[in-house]
Amino acid sequence: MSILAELDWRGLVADCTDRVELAKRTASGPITLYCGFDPTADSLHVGHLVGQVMLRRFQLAGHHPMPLAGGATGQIGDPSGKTSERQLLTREQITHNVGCIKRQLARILDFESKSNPARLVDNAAWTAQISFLDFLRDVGKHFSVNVMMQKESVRARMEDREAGISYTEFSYMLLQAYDFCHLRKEFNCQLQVGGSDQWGNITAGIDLIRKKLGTPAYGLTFPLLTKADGTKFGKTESGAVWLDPRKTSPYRFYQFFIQADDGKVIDYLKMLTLLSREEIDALESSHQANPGAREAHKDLARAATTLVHGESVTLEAIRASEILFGGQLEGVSETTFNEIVGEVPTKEIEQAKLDAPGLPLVELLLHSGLCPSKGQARKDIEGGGVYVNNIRESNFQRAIAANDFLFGKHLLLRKGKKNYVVVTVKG
RNA sequence: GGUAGGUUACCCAAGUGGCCAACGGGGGCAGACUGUAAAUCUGCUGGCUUACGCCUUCGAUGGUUCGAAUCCAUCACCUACCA
Repeated sequence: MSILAELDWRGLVADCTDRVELAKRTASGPITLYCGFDPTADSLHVGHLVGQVMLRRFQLAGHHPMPLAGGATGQIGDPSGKTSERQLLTREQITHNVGCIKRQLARILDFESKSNPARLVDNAAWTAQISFLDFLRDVGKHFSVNVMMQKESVRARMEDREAGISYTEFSYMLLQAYDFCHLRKEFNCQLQVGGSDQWGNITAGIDLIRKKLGTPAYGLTFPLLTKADGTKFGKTESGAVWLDPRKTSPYRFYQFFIQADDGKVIDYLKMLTLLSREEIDALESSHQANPGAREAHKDLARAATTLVHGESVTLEAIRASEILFGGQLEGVSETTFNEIVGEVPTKEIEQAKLDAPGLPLVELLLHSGLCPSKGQARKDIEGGGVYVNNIRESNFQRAIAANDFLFGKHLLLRKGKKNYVVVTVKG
């Protein structure tokens, strides 16, 4: 199966320039392609995973992938898909963020390959020192404002009189177009891939390449991941699902996929994992035959977590999940229990607080972060949503004392069906 | 610059002197049913309080009043029409 045919099957082609030519080009030999990631935060999140894995797919097919960190573009802010002007990040933040995401971009792909190693680039390298006048003369001259205003990202903001768009963000597409042009010239990079919101920026680059270099270049976009209700993928109430284990623990990351909607599991498997068509087809059948077994969910979560966090960490997350959701908590051994400590969110508490009357459960819920306020904690308890060591506790005046702790040091707090926190006694 | 209208809790949106912590919808959280899914039904959704209440909130600041989200003044921002 050709790379393009595979992408089609996976539902990863939202739009594509000159499909026929691109098919010929990819079939005739290795092509160099890039995908950009702007340092808008100190970590990438699951939404960025599609692009990263996309590069990996091309690499596995023998092509040359280049992940790009947007050290320059990140200073401007991409208006694509944004309904309002964004706050500029400080230079310190950008520098910090670029450092963080570069480490993440250095995963998943193979940088050691003899034949087609991945190469990490940063657009600050070629953009930072160019002067404003040079940029206007060399790049800006090739763009018609009339055309720029037709682009969805700009038009949407121009039509929204309340939001508007600054000159800074308006200029974003020129920078990205310049990147593509530069990479085309320096690395013979002929293809840019990105989310469907990047279409306008990508075609701007292709136009610039044609005008300045007189050579062809291609663009390919993939659909943005969505949830079943059409809202953004990877955003939970408590925030994004990050790739950085310090921001989203591997256990939570794994759980995020386990809890995916039935109707989306197969889509996610296709778009986010490197599982083969045969494997995914088999999972689709077993999922349809017996959705309650959630085989597809488990393989999805396992594959995605392994991709990001590695095999051994993933196995720990799976083990912790089995303990918490496998009904194995009755008479659990200390060794087994220790497997979930640190996997699920874990909070420490001082021994002294457990003296005498004990610590009100309400305060412990607040301390653990399970409840946002004491009043809410009380309501949750009264509503039957709180469990101490997996036993429902409906008395909101309940105090927690030292003898509530398993093995003398751990307490398992639970709110609702799937929110666990381990409280551990300190010293 | 002129005139008119607007600014309410996470979002939308009622409320135009006391019955307002503020209708309704969405979202979120919890319960029931399930499969750690979806749909559905129920409850909760400013903070503190072992509930009698107390405190903070309706763009900002002052004022009128026994009493203001509601009236007045000034300021800020937004929208529309006019210049």
